[in-house]
Amino acid sequence: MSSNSSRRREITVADVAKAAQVSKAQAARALGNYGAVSEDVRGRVLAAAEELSYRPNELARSMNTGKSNTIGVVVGDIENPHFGLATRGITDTAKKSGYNVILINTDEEVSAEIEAVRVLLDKRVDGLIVAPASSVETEHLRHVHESGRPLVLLDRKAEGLDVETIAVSMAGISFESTRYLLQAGHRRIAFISTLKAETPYRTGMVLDSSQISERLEGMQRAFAERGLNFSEDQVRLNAGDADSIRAITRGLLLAPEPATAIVASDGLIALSVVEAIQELGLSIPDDISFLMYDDFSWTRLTSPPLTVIAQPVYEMGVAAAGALIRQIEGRKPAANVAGFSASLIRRGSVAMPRTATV
Amino acid sequence: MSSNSSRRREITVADVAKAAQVSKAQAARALGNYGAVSEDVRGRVLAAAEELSYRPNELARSMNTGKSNTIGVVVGDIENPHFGLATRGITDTAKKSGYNVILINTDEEVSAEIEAVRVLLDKRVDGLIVAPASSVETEHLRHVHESGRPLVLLDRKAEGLDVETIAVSMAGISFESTRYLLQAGHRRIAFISTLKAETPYRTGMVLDSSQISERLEGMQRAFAERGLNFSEDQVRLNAGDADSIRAITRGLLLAPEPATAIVASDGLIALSVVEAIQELGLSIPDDISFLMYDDFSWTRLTSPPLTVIAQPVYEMGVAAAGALIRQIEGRKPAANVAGFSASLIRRGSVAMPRTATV
DNA sequence: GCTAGGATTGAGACCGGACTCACAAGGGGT
DNA sequence: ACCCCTTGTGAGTCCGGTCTCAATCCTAGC
Repeated sequence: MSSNSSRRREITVADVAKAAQVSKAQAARALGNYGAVSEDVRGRVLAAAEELSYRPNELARSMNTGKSNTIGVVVGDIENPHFGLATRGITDTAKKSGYNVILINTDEEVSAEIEAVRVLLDKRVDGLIVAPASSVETEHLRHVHESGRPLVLLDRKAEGLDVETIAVSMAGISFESTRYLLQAGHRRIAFISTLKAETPYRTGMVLDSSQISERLEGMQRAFAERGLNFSEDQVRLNAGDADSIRAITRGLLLAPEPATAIVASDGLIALSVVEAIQELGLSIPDDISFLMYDDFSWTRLTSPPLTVIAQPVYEMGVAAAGALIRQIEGRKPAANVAGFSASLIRRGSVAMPRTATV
Repeated sequence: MSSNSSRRREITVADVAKAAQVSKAQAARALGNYGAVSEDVRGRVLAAAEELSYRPNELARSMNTGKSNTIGVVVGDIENPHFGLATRGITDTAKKSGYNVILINTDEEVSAEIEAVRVLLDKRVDGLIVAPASSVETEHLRHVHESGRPLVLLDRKAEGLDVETIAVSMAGISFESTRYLLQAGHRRIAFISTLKAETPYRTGMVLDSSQISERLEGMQRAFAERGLNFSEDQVRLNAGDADSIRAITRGLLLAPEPATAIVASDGLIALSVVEAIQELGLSIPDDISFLMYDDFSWTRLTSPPLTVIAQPVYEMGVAAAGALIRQIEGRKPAANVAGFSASLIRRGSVAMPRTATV
């Protein structure tokens, strides 16, 4: 019977209509479940559809409903567990509301991000979630927003862009954790980030990432609170790949006045930093204290377990998708999203420096 | 000038044509870069398009070219770094050839997988990459294949389905690593897997995952080689979440005759197993030897670093996408894909058991 | 028995591009 | 000067659905 299904041209409403001996319009109504259709016709159409194993062409449907039930997600790197987890939160939420997700990686390149946004817009996604590679170059995002396409930012703010943004406010937690390190007696506290920059860090420098700016601001505030000088040369940017991170770590630890504590800006950096420390034969926390952003499971397995700044990454993904879908469906922007906050989880990787000056 | 762009209805070729004072057909030719168009017309059209900031509607384009330049990827869980990395390989490769990726998570549920495949087919993706939740329930995959849509399987084979499959052959490496454990003197070697099963494992049982079947087969072969009995009760399935993994681990180690070595079937399991071992106050490898599948960076950071079975996950993602795109574009199926193979990386987590019987 | 009004139904427009076809204009060959 | 062929161009169809609109049924109300 149904052996001659598939193969070559796909089955369309017209085929089903013919088989059920009704007009295309009626078949479409029965299949699409709209308009008025008699029981008799509905039955014949559905039977014919079943028999021919008809499947609607979502492309065609999207085309004249103007809805694709697809959202675009643009992140820096899914390989990074931070984004992996956030993406999971997004896809879970999207699926619940009947949306699919097109995922694009940018490798934190603004040019790739611009291209990604363009492609997604061309595909007529219903909305976009973007973790902006830059908080400064945001023309393309402004363009999306102004064109009326729903847009939600994740993780980082975009300068002067009035767009719903799901991110942890970093200044506070950075202040708190720096204060914690200072209290333990640390003075040379290094901060390592992937952020690309042409020149070494200097206070007041405009950074591409609102996250990093806030973190550094928090650190500076903590130093200031104690009347201490924050040394800019302990801030190391451009920690792009494992090799450069290793080099940076070695530089920090083999200097005449070595850092006594290192703060890793994300899980990928942390991995390489800890590895480099081990290679140097140094011990955490006896020789060097260590603190990192993001609480991944493996941080509990090292000896000692690592002190981390935990962010509700999954929940943020959920919130981002929720906010976006709300915008898409034109509902009001959720009463109170109650900003997300990070927390310092003290495990064993921070101790007093050898040359304590408490 | 261009202030009245966007807002409401999108700009179409017709609009551009009108602005450039040419026919829709000519405008389409100029924009689509096909057919014959005079320099004069081309210039006017492109200028008008620029002015109106025209963007083609990919949906419409896909509709009558029959190509969406999109591939569907169906995996068990992106949050699992194994899939995260594979996905990265897929998206990187897809992007290079101009394809986008729609990602769907199944949580290893066959029903979700069936639904995912249906949705992607409805969206008329150009091809599918699926990491099948089950090697047995594969009707939906057979259906995809028979309908002529390009399909590539990742990680796991599908029983009796003649579809290009990118996976590591597990029997060999499992045999090798089990032999390694046996040589070290282990006899009670536990194997923990996420795989769902109604009943406890028994030899010969039909398993849902070709990967796990092969691994167990390899283990049994190694035991047989020495004339030893492989005890089925050391195989623990249903290690779905952290709690059950912890329970399983405790059960294994607190038994009257505790396991002397544990093999974790993936990185997520490994995390919880190691944690449970630490909780019990036991030490690796003095009290219990440990071996795991997948070589993640963090496995080098524990003390001791963990012995792992490394799989070229990223490369497999690249290969899967490459194979799929080759199929889509109707080129021949790549000379020799030379099966991928895993390798045992001996670090420090395997030692002789306390009660060595070498 | 006749008719108003809601339920059904079919024809065809439309979404936004790609592409076919018929035709006009310009150039080269002889 | 005439014919053939190569561009260049516009009208219109098609892809596979959704949706409008007018025509046709059917049945209750009088």
